[in-house]
Amino acid sequence: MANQNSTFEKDIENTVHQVMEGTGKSKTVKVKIKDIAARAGVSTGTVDRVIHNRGRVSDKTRAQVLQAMKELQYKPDILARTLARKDESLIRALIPYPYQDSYWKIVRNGIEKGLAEFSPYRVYGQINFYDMNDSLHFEKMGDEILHDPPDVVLLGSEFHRQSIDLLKACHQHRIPCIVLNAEINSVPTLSFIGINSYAVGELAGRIIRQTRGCSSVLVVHTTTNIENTVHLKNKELGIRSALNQASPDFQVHQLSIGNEFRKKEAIQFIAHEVFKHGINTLYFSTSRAYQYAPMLKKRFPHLFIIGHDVFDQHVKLMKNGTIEILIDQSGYQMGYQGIRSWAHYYIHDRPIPPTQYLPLEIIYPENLPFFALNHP
Amino acid sequence: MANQNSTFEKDIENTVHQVMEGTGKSKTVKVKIKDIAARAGVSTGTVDRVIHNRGRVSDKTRAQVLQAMKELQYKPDILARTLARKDESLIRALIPYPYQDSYWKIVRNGIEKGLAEFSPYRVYGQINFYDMNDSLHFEKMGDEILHDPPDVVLLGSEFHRQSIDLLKACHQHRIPCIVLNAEINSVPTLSFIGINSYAVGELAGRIIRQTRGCSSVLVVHTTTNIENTVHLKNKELGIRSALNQASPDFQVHQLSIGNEFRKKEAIQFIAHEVFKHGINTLYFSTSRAYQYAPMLKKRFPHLFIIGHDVFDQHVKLMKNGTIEILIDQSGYQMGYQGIRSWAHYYIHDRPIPPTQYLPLEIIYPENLPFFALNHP
DNA sequence: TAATCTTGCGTGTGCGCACACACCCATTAA
DNA sequence: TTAATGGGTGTGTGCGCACACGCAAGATTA
Repeated sequence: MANQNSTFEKDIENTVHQVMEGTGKSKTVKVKIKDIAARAGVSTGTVDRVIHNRGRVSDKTRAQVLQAMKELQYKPDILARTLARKDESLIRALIPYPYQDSYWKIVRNGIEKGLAEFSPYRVYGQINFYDMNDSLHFEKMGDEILHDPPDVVLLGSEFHRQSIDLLKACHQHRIPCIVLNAEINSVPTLSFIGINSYAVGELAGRIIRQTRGCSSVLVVHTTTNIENTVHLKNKELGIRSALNQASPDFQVHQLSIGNEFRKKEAIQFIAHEVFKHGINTLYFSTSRAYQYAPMLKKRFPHLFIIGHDVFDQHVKLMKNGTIEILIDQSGYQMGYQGIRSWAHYYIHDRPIPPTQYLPLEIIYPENLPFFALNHP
Repeated sequence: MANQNSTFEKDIENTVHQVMEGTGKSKTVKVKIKDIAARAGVSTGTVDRVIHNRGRVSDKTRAQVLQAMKELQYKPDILARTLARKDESLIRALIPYPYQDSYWKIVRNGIEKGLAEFSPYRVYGQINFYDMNDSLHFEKMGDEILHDPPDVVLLGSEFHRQSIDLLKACHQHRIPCIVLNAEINSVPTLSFIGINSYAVGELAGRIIRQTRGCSSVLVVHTTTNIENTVHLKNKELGIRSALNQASPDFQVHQLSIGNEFRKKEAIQFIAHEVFKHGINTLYFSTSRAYQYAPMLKKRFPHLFIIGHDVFDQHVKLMKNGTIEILIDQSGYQMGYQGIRSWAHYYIHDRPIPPTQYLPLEIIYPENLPFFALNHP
């Protein structure tokens, strides 16, 4: 019956112990402010002052109240607290236009979901969009936020340099910022939420290594200025590290497709590279595989294509065999978690971790249907 | 700037529309019961009667109230509602002893997390455990639950036949049941939450196909009675379907290791099969790869080992290269979602979907660290 | 016709907390 | 001495809702 591996013996004991404890119902008696007041020999108003650090309380009284709270293990009733409180918290999010990139559409859904979930808790939000092909527009929207500052900014970062500028400005104005998508370490921020882009590259590399034997890989970035899109560059570094170091059998090439090209031109560029280097594996570092994969696969049926993120177009292309593997970057989770982090801070005083890496999900046709169910 | 694929034109318009709408804050004016009462020309007590279908209200008055609610788009304040309500909801979970299987330890964590999250909402729970190697003990614990029935039962199913019996009894006693882990269709239940076991098999098959070229696979079940553990049998069927149909290059063998064997004996059995059939790929259908993988890998270094679920032991074995791939079955999510489903039904009257398939996560060393962060 | 019961509805209280206000007492300044 | 300060504390109200109670009619029975 019991696990025979003696290494886990201690583990077993612990668990059994918890089992016995856990047999009781997980419900506990409510300790109210009144109880604390009585115990400390003061009024509820004084307890309130201690809890919220407002008004003046003598050191002696404060100590008594604190002691009573500790002894009775006081846990505030969040529902009652929220019902009674009069202030509120405003979040302003700044992300690219959802229609410019399906990825950001998903992120936005996550944000909306979070806002809906926490609005009963007096956490409200407003989502602003910027043109991800126009850094000036980003700067303009940033200024707008600075002129009507919220309690926290949720920044969906794409332009590296400009994002840093905005974060600096926020820092000066004492507006806390949560950064989504692309990690920025040169400016102090409240939190970063997103994937580890270098690790994504490594993961893609691992998959290619395991599934393709030797191969020649083309990394396609769909961005005008790859040097100002650091998270994409990192993915490339990751994939290079995973493949080059593994064996000389693997070759990695790179191509950036700026916005100045039309779709047809872009495909021509890619096709040219494929032909020139004998590419047999295509990795799109952004979520835009769906724009190029169909035509390329038709022209080069042997291509093994890896894309990012699960949404309608990619689901279709995976089902019909155009795309072999998708690596989802948890965009929905990213948006949701951004709101949630702040909300929990506001509601429960829960500290926000400075870095919140999200999972990297590998999607094949077989686990696709179960995955997609997760972000409606 | 805009997506040039005309197929998505409509999509774009919609999104832009939402963008403009979304510019406003996501906060709305609160409609209270008082407002409805005033509008319908009745008292708040009557509105209450209509909302909760209690007491008596004349058809005419009821219609007026309903109309007012509709016109004002009344949304109850969940916080105030929960604060004021006097009843509560009790969940009883019945799952295997956590120390018998790390998987169930994770599931239990998810349950505990759910209970902690929803206890402010007057949803309470009690977790009971059964011996997963002793179906009589399961029956005994089932009886205990029937003698002190909760509002809902959360059943972590392992013994197929005995689970059906318990569900039938619950059905007769009008106790709703949420089934975790192994899908059971022959008895009406409130909901099933878990993975699609056949799909897991197919997924494992796909991965083997793509990563191994031709190979000889051994499916190892760690259960005494494989015929009474239908979800494991289904995994095997899935993997057979994926591999046999694909090409004659793949061979699938099977081995069940009952509890009557000691660990050393069991490893002897597996080793014998490996030797006999020239096995080069090992797939463990349960979460017990960690018990056998280390010794087997030492003896047969060429073995490609696939296991299930992420927890301490497996993390270690993946990091040191003993296990190549893990497929996580979202056990934490399963437990959490079980509590959450019922809680949301109790709190928001949200209907519970009859089938809730969970995602299948493919874990390599590269995405392992980001995954593990998700269930503390 | 009075005594009950039924139907339909209004009123009041409290859930646990935040927050505004009023108050008292000891200093200090005028 | 009085007035003005300010530190320290208690009281009251309301957040939005559920639920118990109570009250007035009409319907039914004795």
